[in-house]
Parts: sequence; structure tokens; C-alpha cells
Amino acid sequence: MAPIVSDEYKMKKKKQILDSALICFAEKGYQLATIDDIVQHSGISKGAIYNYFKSKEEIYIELMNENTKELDKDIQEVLQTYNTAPERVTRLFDLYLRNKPSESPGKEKFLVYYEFRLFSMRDEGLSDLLQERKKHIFIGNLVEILKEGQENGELSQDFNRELVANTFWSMIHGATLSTIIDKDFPYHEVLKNMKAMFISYLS
Amino acid sequence: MAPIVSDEYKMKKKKQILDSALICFAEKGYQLATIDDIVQHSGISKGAIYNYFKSKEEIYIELMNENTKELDKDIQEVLQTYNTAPERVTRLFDLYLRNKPSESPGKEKFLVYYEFRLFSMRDEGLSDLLQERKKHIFIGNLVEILKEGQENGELSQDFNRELVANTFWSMIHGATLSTIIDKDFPYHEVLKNMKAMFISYLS
Amino acid sequence: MAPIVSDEYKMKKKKQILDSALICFAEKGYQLATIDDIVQHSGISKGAIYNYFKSKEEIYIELMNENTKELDKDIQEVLQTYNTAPERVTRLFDLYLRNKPSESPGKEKFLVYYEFRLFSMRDEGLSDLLQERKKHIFIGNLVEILKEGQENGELSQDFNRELVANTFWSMIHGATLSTIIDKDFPYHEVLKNMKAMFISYLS
Amino acid sequence: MAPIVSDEYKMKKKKQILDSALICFAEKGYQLATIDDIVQHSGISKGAIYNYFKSKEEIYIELMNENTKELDKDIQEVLQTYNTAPERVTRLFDLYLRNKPSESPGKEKFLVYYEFRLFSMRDEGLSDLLQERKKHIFIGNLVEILKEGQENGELSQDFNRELVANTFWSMIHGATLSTIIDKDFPYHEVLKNMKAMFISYLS
DNA sequence: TATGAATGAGTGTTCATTCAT
DNA sequence: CATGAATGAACACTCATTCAT
Repeated sequence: MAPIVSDEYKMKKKKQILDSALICFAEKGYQLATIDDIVQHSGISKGAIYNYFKSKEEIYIELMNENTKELDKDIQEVLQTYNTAPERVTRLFDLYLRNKPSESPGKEKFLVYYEFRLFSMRDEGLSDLLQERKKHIFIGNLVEILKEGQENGELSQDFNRELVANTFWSMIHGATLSTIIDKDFPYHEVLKNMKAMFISYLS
Repeated sequence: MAPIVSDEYKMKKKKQILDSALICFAEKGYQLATIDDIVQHSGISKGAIYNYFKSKEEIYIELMNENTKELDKDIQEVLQTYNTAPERVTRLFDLYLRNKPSESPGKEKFLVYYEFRLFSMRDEGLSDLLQERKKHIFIGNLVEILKEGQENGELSQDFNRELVANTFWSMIHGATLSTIIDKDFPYHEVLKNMKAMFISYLS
Repeated sequence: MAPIVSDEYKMKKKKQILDSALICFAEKGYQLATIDDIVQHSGISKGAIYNYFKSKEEIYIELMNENTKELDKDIQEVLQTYNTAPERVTRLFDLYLRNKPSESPGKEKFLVYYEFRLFSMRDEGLSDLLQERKKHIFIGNLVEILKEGQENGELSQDFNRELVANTFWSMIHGATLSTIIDKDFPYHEVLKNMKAMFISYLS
Repeated sequence: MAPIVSDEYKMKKKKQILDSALICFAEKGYQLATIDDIVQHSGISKGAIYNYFKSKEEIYIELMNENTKELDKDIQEVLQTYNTAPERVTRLFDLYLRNKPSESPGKEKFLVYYEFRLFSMRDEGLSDLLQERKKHIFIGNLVEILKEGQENGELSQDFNRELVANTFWSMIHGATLSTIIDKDFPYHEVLKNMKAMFISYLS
């Protein structure tokens, strides 16, 4: 039976809901934001929302999946655009210098994202999934960059790649989180500082 | 009216409630943990809990205040025990190498703490208070250390102290958060890495 | 406007819906079965269903009407095939010995039927209609049989025909209901027992 | 810790809720009766109801358990008060001649009861429990009566006791159900008729 | 006619908070 | 001070019905 609306229409509708949900979750937090908030904000009826998502939690999770996909895309782009390891690491930092968790809408996005990450800790399946994903997208890619860098002599041979990759991402997390919770946090300067420290450490 | 029970008794009772609350909040998260959970876990009646705290949120906030106080005490201890800037910074790192957010009950404590920090973002008063407190306890103390270090030549003159202090704390946040959300995160190694990077940067 | 599709087509479609509805109502009960269940089971779209029936309740009622019609047909057949009163009563029992509410799909049919009968009690109009129908189809026919039987001396003169007819049907109801609610109920034996009791009582 | 209200108080409250629930279920049926209906009818708040019962279904089931208990008590009383088998069987019929499903509140009770019995068919555990209970309370007791009656020569040796017991109860069901669904059904006369048939069959 | 997306009133259930005992 | 029964606003989710295409 032919669908009465196009897939494109459905995607658009889903995106509409996700966009509104993000704003609502950012404003009140996932638990305190209600489906009615999303209804109000999106102008889409409650029933319609439940046609696209089977629960509030599914909206949350799908929202976060989108987020991860975007981030992954950004990272891939860096890998494809730049060739040397130092350049690539530099650009990864720049990704975050550009993303600006210090102002809307980046701030809200990150706030919701970190809340989600902590929230997900109580669901073993979810938490394992996210950990695995992180291991591939975040750590894996960076390890690969570092490996190539070490192999072709761009980088020092002295460091443990896994460790350094983990260090990189935890610095990013730290700078981002600090920005979210402290509106006076000098995000750019700190990140530049970290970038300098990190790059110098690699060489 | 003279108090019928001693202040000590009251403090003990409050502590009991806070301890149970921490465990409940860790297990389910603040929103999902119920007063009844705390009742069950603490063995203290619902009415009694409301004699000591005027709302669930107050329990949350007071719990976090306790946390901050403890941390402050730890920091003060470092300052009083050690004299040189490099030593002091080293010991601040060690504080976290000791605290171990990688295993219970430290993990739960940090989980609840970070959730609280994000939660607090929606209450301007609360968020300002915490920011201010942070500025004093975390940034202020460290800036003081760095200043002394620069003045007596222990540290390089090249850096902006505020910035470096912020960098320090955001690295700590990053490592801690990473540990909470990733059970395979090599917390100690990363922290040692950061410590090395950081100390070398200061000199 | 001339009908675009044949009446036969419409009847076939209606029957399809009713058949699916019966299965869905049997499975979950009228209230818990949803239109979507019927859609899923029948493969007919929601809109189409509402083209044939104006509400879920109408499906229910029409389904029961079908049921009554079938039963009526069965009874008429007995009346036309057999001539003496004892034979006819015997065959009425046999109708139920054959119908087997002890196994699918008879069981489901009876389950839905009795639920419907109880459900209908809250709608005075519906309940009156069904009562009237019963009085004619069930009681009326049997009274007629008994009357003829008494008049031509096949049966005892001693009994009140209305009463006996009511007794007959309530025994049938009892046996059927017992079978539905008790999977170990010895339906056939009980019914034979009743038949014996009843026939002997009539003579 | 001493309870703040007596057990008696709690029982009274529970009974209040059950009484109101019975009336609401009778009026609209279990599915259509809402908790708010019960709130309105009982004057007990929604929260309070959920302090006594954990779900609407639990109210339903407990209501039916009460019903069964009462019936069991009635049966036991017959057994203890009367000694001979014919007398006992007579009195079991009388129980139902007295119970009057033809008028309120007996009618409502039976309506709800039969709806429950049919409803319960979709829950295997529940349905098995009820079947088992029936086997003991209803069939078991009657079989015992019949056995004693046969052994001391009060009753005919010719019949299968289990079968007869099942026949008895299905006649009762039939008469009761007929009364519920047909307001003109001559309940008393039919039951007396059945009693006569049944007793004569036993001798 | 057929389709299935949209609607929104309605439901069972939860839970922070209160307060009589 | 302690207790836990009572309260009721709030919420996620459902589903019969409608209607634009």
C-alpha cells in the first residue's frame, strides 16, 4: 500500500519534534520537560508525536543519536580534509573552538547531552552501547591519527596512543562541561591552552 | 522553647538522611529517587525527614554543600601541609588520584555531583551561588598558589594564572566525568598524563 | 449516484471486518481490542473500516446480530427437519452438543457473545432489544414446540410451558458458560445429563 | 514502630473502597469505570485508594475474592447446619433462591462477578487459580455431600458424582446469568423447577 | 472508496508535601 | 519530635474517530 505521505515529509516531522524536544529538554531537563511542553513548542499534537516516537525516552535517545552522528560526521570531515597528524589534531580542537558550548544553541545541546550521558549510566544496555560507540568514533579515530603520525615520524614515539586519545577527549569534556556550568569560564582560552599543551606533548 | 533533643542528635539524624539520600540519588538519579526511597533506605519516617528538610530539593542542595565543604577541607589541607607551588599542584592532582571516581562509592558521589551541577543550571540563584563558590574555593585558591609560585620564581612567569587555574579544574572535571561515563576509562593514567603535561607547562 | 462497487463486494468486505473483529474481541475482549488490532488482523485500513461501520460499538453489535441470525437459522432448521416435540427438543440439545463451546473457535464465539450480553445490560435500548429478540427466537419457538407436544399428547400436561422453555435455555447457558470458564468442565456429559433430566421431566 | 491507625480502621477503609468499586463496576463495567468514579463515589482520594490497592485490577480481583469467600462461608454454613444429603442439596438451592440476582444489590454483584469470570479468561494464571478454587469450593464440597448421600443410601447409586456436581453448578450459573440478562426471567420458578428436577434425579 | 496521519480528551498511576494523632 | 495516611496536581501514554489527499 502506497504511503500517503512521503518519507521526506515524515523525516521533516520527526526533525521538528526532535528540535522542539531539544529546546524543551534544555530548558527544564529531560525529566521535568513534559510531552505537553513539546506539544506546545512544536505545535504538533500529542498523538502525532506518539506516531513518530514510541515514548519520551525514545525521543531522548534518538536526539542523542542524531547528536553523535553529527559529531561523527564532523570528525570524518576533519580526517578527510587534512592529512598530517598535527594538523588533524589541531583541527579536532578547532572543531570544538567552533562549536562554542558557551552560547546558544550549542550550550543547550551540550547541557542536554551531558545530562543524557549521566542519565544513561543507570541503564546498562544503553550505557554499554554508548561506551562502545565512543570507543569507536572518538578513541578509535584519534588512535588511528596518532598511529599514522608516529609511524611517519610526525609525532613523538614516546606516548601510549590509547592513553593520549583518552586524555584528549577528557580535556574536551572538561572544557565543555566547565563552560556549561560556569558562564564566566574562558572556554576559548582554556581550549587553546590545552591545545598548546597537547600538541607540544605529542611532539 | 528549649530544644527537647540535643543539637548533636539532630545533626546525626540529618547526616543519616543525607547519607541515604546520596545512595538513593546515585541509584536512580535525583528526579527518579523518591522520598519513599529515602524513607525505606534510612528507616526514618517521611514526616521526620520533613522535620529536618523542607523539601526534596533542599536535601539535594544540602548534600552538595556537604560535598563542597569536604572538598574545600581537602584543598585547605593540601595548602597547609605543603609549601611550594609545584608540590601543592602535585598534591591537588593526588587528591583526585586518591578520590577514585572509578569505583564505589566515589563514583556515585561524583555522578550525583555532576548531575546536580547540570540540574542547578536551571535555577539562576543556585547556579550563581555555585559559580561564585567555585570561583573562590577552586579558582581563588589555585590562583593564589600560582601567584606565590610565580613571585618566588618556582613557576614560569609566562602564563595567565586565572586561565591556568581554569585549565586545571577543567582537566580534573574531564577526567572525572570520563571515568563516570566510561567504565574502561584509564583514569589514573590519564590523570598522571595531565599532571605531567600541566606541571611541565607551568615550569 | 450509482454505487461504484457491487453490494456483494461490500458484503464481503464487511464480513472480513466482522471476522477479524470477532478474533480480536475474543483475544482481548471488546474494550481492550483496538481498531488498530482489527486493522492489523484484517489488513483493511482504518478509514475503510469506518466506511463500513460508524463506530467500534456498531461492529460489536452487528457481530452479535450475525451470531443471533445463525443461531436462529439453526433453530429453524431443527423445527423444519423434525416433527415431534421430544425429537425437536432432543435436536435442540444436539445443536449445542455439536456447537462445542469447549474448543476453538466456538469457545471464542461464546466468550465474546456472553461478554456482549453483559455489556449490553448498560444500554437500556440495546438490552431491551436483545431481550425481546430472545423472547421470540428462543422462548417463543420452544413454547410453540411444547404446546404442540402437549396438545397431541406427546408431552405431559403438567408443566408451565414458558417456565420450562426458560429452564431449557438457562440450562444451555449454564453449560456453555461453565465450559468457557472451566477448561476441565465435562460439557458433553453435563449436557447429556441435562437432556436426560429435561426430557424425562417433560414426559 | 507502632501503626498510627488500627488494623480495623484499615479494613474499614478497604471495605469502603471495595463497596464503592462494586457499585461503579456494576454501573459501567470494569473497563469503563474509572478510578475517579470510585473516588467520587467513595469520597476517598485517589492517592488514598492507591495506598490500599496497587492497581485498579487489584481492586477488581480483591472484590471477587471477597465474593468467593462469602459464598464459601454460606456453603460451609449449609454443610454445618444440615446433615442429610437431600436436605443439604435443597439448602444449596435455597441459598440461591435467597440471594436473588433478580434485584439490587445481588444483581449488580452477579453482573460484575460474571464479567470478571469472563475477563479473567485472558489471564492464564488468574484463570487457573479461579478454576482450582472452583474445583475445591464448589465441586469438592458437593461431591462430598453426594458421596455421603450415596454411602448411606439417601441417594441413588446410579450417578457419577463429579458430573452431577458440575451439572448442579452449571444450572445455578444458567439461572443466575439468565436473570441478569433478562429482567423478566422467572428466576425463582426456574430455580424451583431445577431443584425439583435435580432432587428427583438424585433419588 | 481507500488511506493512515492527526487529534485531544481521557486514563491509570505517581509522588512531594501536609497534618492529625 | 515521630508517624504514615491522606491529598491531588501532574504526567506519560492510548485510542476512537476524523479528514485531507
